[in-house]
Amino acid sequence: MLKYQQIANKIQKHIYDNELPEGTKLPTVENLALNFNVSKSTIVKALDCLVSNGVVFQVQGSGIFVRRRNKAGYINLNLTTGFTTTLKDSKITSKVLDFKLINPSKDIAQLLECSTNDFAYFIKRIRYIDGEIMCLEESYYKQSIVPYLTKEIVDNSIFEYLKIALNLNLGFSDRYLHIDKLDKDFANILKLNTGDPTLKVYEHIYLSSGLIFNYSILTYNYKHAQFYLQSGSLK
Amino acid sequence: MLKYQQIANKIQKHIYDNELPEGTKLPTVENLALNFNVSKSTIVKALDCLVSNGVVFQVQGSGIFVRRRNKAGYINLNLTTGFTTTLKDSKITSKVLDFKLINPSKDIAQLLECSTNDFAYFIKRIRYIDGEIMCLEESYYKQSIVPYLTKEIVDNSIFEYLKIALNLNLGFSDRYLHIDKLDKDFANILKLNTGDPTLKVYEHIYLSSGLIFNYSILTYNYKHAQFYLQSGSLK
DNA sequence: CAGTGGTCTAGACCACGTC
DNA sequence: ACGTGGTCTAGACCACTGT
Repeated sequence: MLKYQQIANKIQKHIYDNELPEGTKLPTVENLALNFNVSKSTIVKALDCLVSNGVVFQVQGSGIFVRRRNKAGYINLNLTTGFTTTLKDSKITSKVLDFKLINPSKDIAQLLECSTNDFAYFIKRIRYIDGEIMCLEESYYKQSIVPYLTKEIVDNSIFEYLKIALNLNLGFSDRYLHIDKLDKDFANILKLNTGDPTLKVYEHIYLSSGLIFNYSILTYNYKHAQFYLQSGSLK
Repeated sequence: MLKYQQIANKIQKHIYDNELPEGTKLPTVENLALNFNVSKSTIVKALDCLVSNGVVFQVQGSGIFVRRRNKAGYINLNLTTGFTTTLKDSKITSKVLDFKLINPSKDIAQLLECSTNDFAYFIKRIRYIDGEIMCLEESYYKQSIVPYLTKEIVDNSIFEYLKIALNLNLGFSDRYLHIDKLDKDFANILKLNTGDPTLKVYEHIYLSSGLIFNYSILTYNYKHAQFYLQSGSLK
């Protein structure tokens, strides 16, 4: 693994393992560079990761400080990681409702930037957070990129499978959020009432090569889905 | 202004002014460094900004490419700017409903990390997007940080005022999102019906020094508020 | 004025893609 | 094999904080 990622992980682990409170001052950049035996720039890059992940904040001329820890039970909407370890306070599980290989509809084909003659895996599953219904996920994977997929792979981590078995890396994502009322079918699945509020997230996920490989529609249960969103450096 | 910010702005302006389509290849890092007459590292930093703003994506060994432009009318939930110019496709206006200096309630005092004997400005206003009701904003500003505030300053940009008049810089933010049903009072203000869906955003904004200075509750009109969220480098 | 974070440079070397 | 983006270094200098 890269040096700056290793260092970012170690610093984060140190903060969380020791439960350092908000505002705790960390060693100076210079000292971190000495401690980890790397150049100043490598420390700066590691800290950039931690800043954009909301773990610390930096004050020029003053120091590096621990930022507030987020409330447990909230879903992180920031996906801009830059380093691997993400502590999970909540357990996510899922139940597959449908799994098939299809020809995409005209709309889906356009979103997946392919033809209606191409194939795509369609997966519909309920996702649970700490045992409670979090959302319904309807997901399309382009078969030209993910040639072989099973219910079992879906049940574990699709993204791990991509990385390890297919040697493909995630790149970036676009997400669109709408607030809406649930119709009867969705309400039934989420065990809510028709007309109840929901958040719909339309998610486009791209490989690091820039090719889109997944389009998903997430319909959240408003009683069990709450979110947080952090930003570093607003400038 | 900093070199890397200037360069990021110029590249972004070039892309948007010329309406370069998705996938357009930009010059290599080496050539950009030659063109702008700066070192490679400065270009890399400028590109980091553009990547985290969703303007371009980079493919190792291949090149730098323009990313899809976002749908107009959507509200950007990414606040992780890093550079100044943000093109606005939509016009935001507002109407102040209430403006006063108060002693914060126990809850608000705790959120603002101050005492109930301290003072805070309370501002309640409707925000419009392209003339339509976007949300109700209820905002608290700590007087110890913002000693003097008027309706006029609020009507323009509070953040510009902070920066120019008070020489204070924004630092970072925490936001919590809940989906909920509107109660009667909020429904009236937003010209919706009781029980209609809404997104509530609880926003904590900090100065670059790490002090909190603002807490806001945003109640969105589901008919006129849609959002997007981009991420660069998922890794 | 000392301490500390932020910017910028020039250059070496590595990792991935393309041909 | 070559082109291109990514990492890492050592060091100079700048900008802000706090004493």
